[in-house]
Amino acid sequence: MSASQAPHDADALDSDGKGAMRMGVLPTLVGRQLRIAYLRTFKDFSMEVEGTSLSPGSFEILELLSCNPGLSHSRLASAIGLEKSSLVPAIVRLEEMALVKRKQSATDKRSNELRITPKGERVLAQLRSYVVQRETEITAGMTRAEVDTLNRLLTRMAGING
Amino acid sequence: MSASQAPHDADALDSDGKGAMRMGVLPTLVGRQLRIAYLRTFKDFSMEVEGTSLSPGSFEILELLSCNPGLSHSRLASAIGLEKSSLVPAIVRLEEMALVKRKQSATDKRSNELRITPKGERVLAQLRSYVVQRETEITAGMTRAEVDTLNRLLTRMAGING
DNA sequence: TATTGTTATACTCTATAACTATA
DNA sequence: TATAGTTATAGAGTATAACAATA
Repeated sequence: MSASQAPHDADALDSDGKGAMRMGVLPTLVGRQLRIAYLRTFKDFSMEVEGTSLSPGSFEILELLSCNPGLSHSRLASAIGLEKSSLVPAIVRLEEMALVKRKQSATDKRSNELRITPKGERVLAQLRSYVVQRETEITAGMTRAEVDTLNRLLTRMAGING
Repeated sequence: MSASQAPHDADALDSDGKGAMRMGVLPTLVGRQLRIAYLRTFKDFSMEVEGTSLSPGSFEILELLSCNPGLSHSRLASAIGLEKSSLVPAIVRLEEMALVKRKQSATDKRSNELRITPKGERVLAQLRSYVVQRETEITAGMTRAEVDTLNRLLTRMAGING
């Protein structure tokens, strides 16, 4: 049984524009469903902390620094999959908020060791609760097995571990 | 069996930065796997046609216009989930490429009827083949049943049909 | 020579607000 | 008053290229 070779949609567009929309092949395309799911899920998902809002990307940075204290700028960038230059604005902002601090490496003076601060850890705990809540929302109506399947297939699709 | 309560990753980060990266809760988060899958899948996916490149969004516009001739600017925008103003640059570009044409509605002079041109249909056919190829790539290693499951869960997650 | 972090710059995508013509 | 399309503008996110300091 295919995802949908037959149209999902019912009626043609009326000339006055009030009919249902024909979607063509679009609903059959996994890539397109992925794109829409991503855009709808992350639209308007900013987490309010300390009077400003932090993005999913900042959450990821804080989580990685919490698990990997002393991580260098370069290694953090490659872990997240960004160019090193693209990470700078986010790091600068987190340092301004006193959630992260930079310290020149003793063994390689070119390199900075990035560490999350105690305040950063407190904020991270709060962000985790937002993230868990969002997880609950976006998987509403799915069984635990379905969530695991979805996670596994997305992981494979992105080649995250391969 | 959970997606991963135990860490996916093996070793701590060495002080010299050569160890494996600890990922914390990140690999367990469906939202995060979705984000990464989307970003990796669509990064560098531009389709070369007529000497320029067209985005997945432009493919979607052409597909919808092919299925719904005479669609208005506003209805197209809401079908795609964008603000009407956000659609303008894409439409202008498609019209410059002679893939789409606009015609003032006879019944409501404020409104434009958008139609794909014969050239647009030819380009659309080419885009479809690119898209199908990309579908094959991103679902490589999945069974047909897995692809269908993934599509169904993504669709439910985005609330696309609900 | 190569690498680390940084800056300058630009591009893509999208949003808000204001405008015009029309309803 | 309200709506359709457009314009101007701005913001987020990311990339490339070039630079200084260091390896």
